[in-house]
This record gives sequence, structure tokens and C-alpha cells, in this order.
Amino acid sequence: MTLTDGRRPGSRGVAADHVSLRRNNLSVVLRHVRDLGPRSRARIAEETGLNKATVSSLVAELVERGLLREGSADSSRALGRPGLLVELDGTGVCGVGGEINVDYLAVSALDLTGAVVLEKRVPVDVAHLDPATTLDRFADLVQEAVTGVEVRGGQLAGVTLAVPGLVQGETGKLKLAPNLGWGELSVAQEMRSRLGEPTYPLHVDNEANLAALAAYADLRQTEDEPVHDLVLLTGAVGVGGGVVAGGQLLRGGHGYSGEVGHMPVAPPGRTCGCGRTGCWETVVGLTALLHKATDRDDPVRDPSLDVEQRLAGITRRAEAGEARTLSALKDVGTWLGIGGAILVNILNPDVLVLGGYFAVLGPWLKEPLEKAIRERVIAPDGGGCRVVRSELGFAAAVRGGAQISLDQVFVDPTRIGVAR
Amino acid sequence: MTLTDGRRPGSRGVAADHVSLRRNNLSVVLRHVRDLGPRSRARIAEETGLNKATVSSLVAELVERGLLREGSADSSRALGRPGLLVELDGTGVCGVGGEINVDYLAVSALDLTGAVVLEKRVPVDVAHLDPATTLDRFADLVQEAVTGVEVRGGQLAGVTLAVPGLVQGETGKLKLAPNLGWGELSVAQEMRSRLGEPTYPLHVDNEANLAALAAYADLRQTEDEPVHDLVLLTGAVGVGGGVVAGGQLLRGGHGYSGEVGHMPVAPPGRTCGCGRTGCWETVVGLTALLHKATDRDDPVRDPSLDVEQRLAGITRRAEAGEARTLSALKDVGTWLGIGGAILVNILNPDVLVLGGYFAVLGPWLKEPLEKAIRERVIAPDGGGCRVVRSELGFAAAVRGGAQISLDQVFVDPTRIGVAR
DNA sequence: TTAGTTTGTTGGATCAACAGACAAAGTCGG
DNA sequence: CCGACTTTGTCTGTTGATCCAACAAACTAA
Repeated sequence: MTLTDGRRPGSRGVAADHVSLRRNNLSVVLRHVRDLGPRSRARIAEETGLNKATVSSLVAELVERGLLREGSADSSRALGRPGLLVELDGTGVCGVGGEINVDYLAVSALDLTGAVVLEKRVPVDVAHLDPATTLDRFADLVQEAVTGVEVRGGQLAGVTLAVPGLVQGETGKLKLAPNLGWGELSVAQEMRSRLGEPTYPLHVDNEANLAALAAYADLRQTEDEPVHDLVLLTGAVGVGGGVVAGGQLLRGGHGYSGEVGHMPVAPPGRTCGCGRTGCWETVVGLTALLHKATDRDDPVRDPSLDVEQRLAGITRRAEAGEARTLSALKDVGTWLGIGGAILVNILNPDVLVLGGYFAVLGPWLKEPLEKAIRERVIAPDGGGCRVVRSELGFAAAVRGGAQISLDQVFVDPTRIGVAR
Repeated sequence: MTLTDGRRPGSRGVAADHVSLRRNNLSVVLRHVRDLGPRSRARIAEETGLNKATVSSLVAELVERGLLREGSADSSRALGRPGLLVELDGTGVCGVGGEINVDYLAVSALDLTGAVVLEKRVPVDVAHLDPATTLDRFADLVQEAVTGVEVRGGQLAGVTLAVPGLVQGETGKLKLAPNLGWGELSVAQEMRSRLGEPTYPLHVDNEANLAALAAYADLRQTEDEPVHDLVLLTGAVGVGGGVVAGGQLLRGGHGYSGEVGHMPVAPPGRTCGCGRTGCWETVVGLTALLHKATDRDDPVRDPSLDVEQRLAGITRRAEAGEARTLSALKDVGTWLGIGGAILVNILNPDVLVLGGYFAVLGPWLKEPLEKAIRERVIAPDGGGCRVVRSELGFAAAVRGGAQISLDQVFVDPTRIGVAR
């Protein structure tokens, strides 16, 4: 009922005038077409409650801004004059996402429809590189995507960069990225200067947060019923968590939410990177799986090889029914469920999304995981929570970054194109 | 930037017309006065960005509806014509909250300013009573509060009832309340029929959720900097959790969020009510403290005595420096911190609020709790999270219930009073 | 061919915010 | 005490976005 700013959390409404009203309704129409697909003006009016004449005017402006376009005639309704379908115009605007991770750099560009315009991932041993050198190479990669969008004739909605670490909410300052071996560093500022102080918005966010957002956008397209509450778990050496609650990314007071890897749920065992024992990571992280499933000199343990290849090795053994591999996977799945049940009890998500290596090995993890959750979640029927594998693989964070840049356009379409 | 409905989660905007615009700005002005205190029309205009003339018109309507009133002259500004202060009118509207708990029934009525109009708590051994009988007595109590508000000349904004159990989001159906010994039961429907199918909105919610909301409203008044992310822990026989994230109550997909009592963090020991061992409740619940601090025949263990009196006994011993009591409190405080750190790592709240018995014994719990959190939260400086005791005691949930009813008025002031 | 249905546009009405002018009510300096 | 100055709150007219009702256009069905 109230105009929300979106930038100031908790502020449920800001003063509004005719311009805000128009902006709001432009956003409503644009998101309506995104979420429910192409449809005629008359149908949009009917479904949103706006007047037919108003919808015509709004659509005209959105077309002028290059966000919508008229498509073919609507032949679905039997009687009367057929309407002209109005649909998202993918050619106009793109969002770009980037990611720095332990062993690769990546970028992705999505158009307004969510389709992948370009995507690139280069293996880089970030942990053993100077941060400045990494940022140089990362800036080159991001610039490549930006120019790629521009030569294609698209307008750039914004760039959002993912980092596997603690990112302070407002400033986008990186506080700590243990897996990269990075300390406090203003990634946003460093990248802005390397990209020549660009005019488009550039933000930095936590990798799991953006992956969760990508999963949210993905579920919006694939699921019948709307999903507004989800938890995403990214499995790597560490374990990251991203939470979408009530359709909004949960960031916490300072942006440090989603640190799930160090829940003390396991019996004392291997020492965690944080210095303690018993952390969840130590029983569900990739290292834990490899230690259980393989011997010391096994090639799949070789950190210099590509992660996806090593995982393919595990998959092959599991498919062949190798006992030790299957037992290790069942073990990890159960521990995943024990920690997952904590999250489900606290957050009651509709969906628990497995990302990173959990997604790859999902077929073997899912059953013991779901069993553990059913047993340990207090709410009836596991609180109605389903477990799904992410379809996005290791591209989740970059896609989420591109998506969050595009989201700004859906919230305020007047950011793009010329005024009337 | 978009008009939010508030009822549909995730829907970031609904179609808006002139009426919505007006409603939005009425809400903005009303909340502005609530949050920042009495001030002149000119100042409201300056601070909200609305036009002076518009603010005059909005204030006039809000006065007509009995939500605002003109107060004394503003003598704070030195120069020029002094303004007339505009302030919340407490006499017009009230919200009512009720609570069913293990050993008492309670109601509270708050006026628009948040001041307590009436409050009542009666000891009832709910667990050993037929649900129907309990609901009969509860309905009498709620009706008493409702008529209390009405004879005072106030309009009733709504009634919200707290239950210590799992409440399904939309329907307000109680799924499970183990501490009451209640199973599935539509409390909302039962109460509506007992209250004669009232016209005012009546809702049912989880007790910890409402307590968290009360703490949120309380911090809004007492803190200088706005707090939009908090976690509230209610200590009783069990442990409940309520989460406010980004200024919104976190409910989860089906309303089952906040089940923190059964996190498996403790070593195997006493069997929990849920049938497992190692649950957080078993080391921080009231029973755990009593077992550590006292012998079997100690009178403070007697469940037939009032909880507050028994806690007063513990407080006395702690103040006297009794070693066993102090040691038990330190133990509970540390365990509270171990589980609390999980919540802080996941949710990154600005404030961790201690409610229920944790608030009463807070002075002894706080130090070991904060130490454990500092040690175990990954984000620097504990993620900026402070630990505070709730000032509301066992009235938190009823106050929160009344508050959430009033919140509807702040979101849509046109619900109250006559149209222009 | 005609009646009926649906689409999308047009012109006028309505409503709320805005802008600027102005009287009212105070302070300050002489 | 008086005039210059400042600030408040109201009033009048303008702007702009949505709504409403009428209508031409386009198609189906009989």
C-alpha cells in the first residue's frame, strides 16, 4: 500500500507524487509481462486492475524506452477483435555480472528476458596471485563483457560483481575473503578506477547472495506456484548460504548474513579454516567428501585440476556403484541435512536449493538429505520445504549479478531510455 | 519506488491510482510523526519532501480521522512565526493483543502512541485444561479488553492473538503447540465464533514473532539509530525465536519460521521434548538452568509456583554470590552464545534481544553470551551485533499483538474514521 | 450480410500534488 | 514602539496521471 524506496531497509514508504505514481505503474506493467508472459493490453488491464486507456499509455512509454515491443496477434481468445501481444524487448537493455572465485574469474551478460547474451569463465589461481593482479585481469574480463553488450547495441543497466567473502552492505567494501586469502579491500572502488570511473552503476555483493537471487529468478520462470522464500547452499571448499525471504534478499544489518559454514554441529574432527573443530564445513565441504571417498594420492584430490573434471570423476564412480564413494556421499548428504534442518527450522523456506558441487552430486545427496530434514524439522511435513538442484551450476553467481542489475530496471523503468 | 501491497509477499508493487497515492502519503505523514515525534506542518513538508500545501491537506484529513491532533505551539525555532505542533492522537484508536501460554492467559490494549491502555494477565494451567475450556476463558478475557477499549470511546483497529506454537501463515491455523499439548486447531476461527463473529480484523500469530515485533517497536522509540534487523529469543521451558529482517517480520514460506529450540549443538544429554538429545533447549531452557543450579527438592523447581517468583529466587541467590547458581548461569550464558552465534552468522542482526526468562537473568547471562558470540561469529566485531535485554518482560507478545494491529492503521490510515 | 464480441484509442472528467502569492504571527534591532 | 525580517500555514490556479464512456476497428458466428 505504500511506496517503498528499496534502498533504505525498513522504510516502508516515501512521499509520492504524480511522477512516482507513473513510475510505479510502469514497473507494474513491465513486471506483469515478465512474470506472466506476453499478452494483450486489454488483458494486462484486466489482470492488473488498471484502466485500459492507462495501460495503453504505459505500454506506449515502455515501448518508446525499448523495454517492451509489440509482437504477433493474439489468437488465443476465440471471439472478437484479436489483441496485439506485448512482450519484453530483449534487444534493448542488458545487465552484467562478474565473479571472482578461488580458481576462476567469470562474467555473464543477460538481456531483459533473462537470456544469456554472453558468458565467459577463465581458470585463474586467485589464491596464489597478488590481489592487484587479479583485479587487473578481472577488470579486463568485465570490460570485455561491457563492450560486448555495447557493440551489440544494448544499453547497460549495471554491473554487479560477486566475491566469496564478507561484503559490507552499503559500501560494497570487502571485509574478509579467507578462501581468496584477501583481507579488507574496497573491491568496488578498485574496479571502478580500473574500468575508468564508469557512469553505469557498479556494485559488489556476496557470491552466495547473488547465487540465491539467480535461483530465485530461475524458479520464477520454471515453477507454477510463486516461490518467495528460499535458501541456497553453495558447496565448494567452504559452504556459503544465500537467503531470499519474502521475495527479498536477506542481507542483515551490515550485509554479513548467510555465514552458515561454521555452525558447530559436527563431532570434533578435522580442524576448520576458522581454527575450531566441529564446523559444518568440515563434514560437508568438498575436502570432507574427498577425504572420505578417496585416498591421499587419488588424482581427483589434485587441486590443480579443474573442479568440474574432478567432480566428473566422482560422478563416474558413483554411477558405477563404487561402495566407498557411495558411502561417503550418503554421509555428506546426511550431514547436509542435519545442518540444513537448522536453516529450515529458522527460515522455513519453500525451497532449499543445492548449488556448487552439491548440485553436481545432488542425485546421491538428495535422498539422505531429505530424510534428515524430515526427521529434524519441527514443522509438519518438513515445513513444506522441497529440495532442488540448481540448474545454473557454477554460473549461478554471475547470472545473479546480471539479474540484480536488471532488477533495478524492473523496479524503475524510467532509468532506461529517453524521457517522453 | 513501487506500491507494495503488504499482504502478498514478494509482490513489490500493485497498480496504483489517485486513491493509492493519497493513502500512501497519509501513511507517510502519520509514520513520520510517529517515528520522529511531534512537529509542525512546515517541518513535515521539509523532511518528507512533500509540498507544504499537501501536508496541510493530509494533516487535516488525519485529524478528521482522529489519528493526529494539533498540540501546543512550537517554540524551538527562534525566528519567524511559530508553528503548531502536530502529534499522534492517542484517544482515537486502539489495538488489542492476546496471548495463550503454558501457565497464563493475557491481554493488552495499546493506543496509537504505543501507550498501554489496559493490560491483564491471569494464571491458568492451560496444559492441564481442555482446549475448548481454555478458549472460552480466553475469549472472555479478550472481550473484556475489547469492551474496555470501546467504553473508553476508542475505535478498535484489530485484535491479534499469540500462541506458543506453529501457526500457518495465511489461515492463522494452529498446527502444533507441544507445550500446550494442543494439536491442529483453527484458533482464529474458534475465537471468532466465541467473540460473536466480530467485524474487526482478528489474527493469530506465533508468540515469538509477536514478541520480536514488540521489541522492534520498542527499539524504534528508544534507540537513536534505526534498527531494522533483530533476533528475539524467548526463554521459557522451550526456546522460541522471532526474526525481524529489513524491517519486516520474517515468517517463511508457510509461517513456520523461528524454530530455534532444536538446533543440535549440545553434547548428548537430557532427552528433549522432541525425542532427540543435544537440542539447544536442553542446555538453555529454564529446566536446564534449574537442574544445574538447584537440587531436586528445591522450591524454585516447583512448577506450581509463579514463574516470576521462582526467577526472583534465582536472582536473589545470584546477587548473594552463591557459587553454584553463578556457575549454572555462566554455563547457560555460554550455551546461549553458542546457539546465538549460529543465528547471528545466518541473519546478521543489529541486535539480539533477550526475552522471557533470559531477560530476567540477563545481567548474569550477558557476559558469557557476548564472549561466545565474539569468538564464534565470522564477521568482524560480531557482525556489529549488540545484545540487549527486553524491557517488556512477559508482556512482550501481547504488546506485539496490539502493535501489529495498530501497524495496519499506519500502513493504511483510511481504514479508520470517516471518509472526507 | 448482419449481429455480437473484443480491442485499443480518444476526449473529457476527476483528483491529488505542486507552485507561488499572501496574510498571520512571531523575533530582532534601532 | 516601529519597521525589517523570518517562518508558518492557507488559498488559488496549474499540472499531470488515472479513470470513464463512447467509438471505430477487427474478427467470429449464424
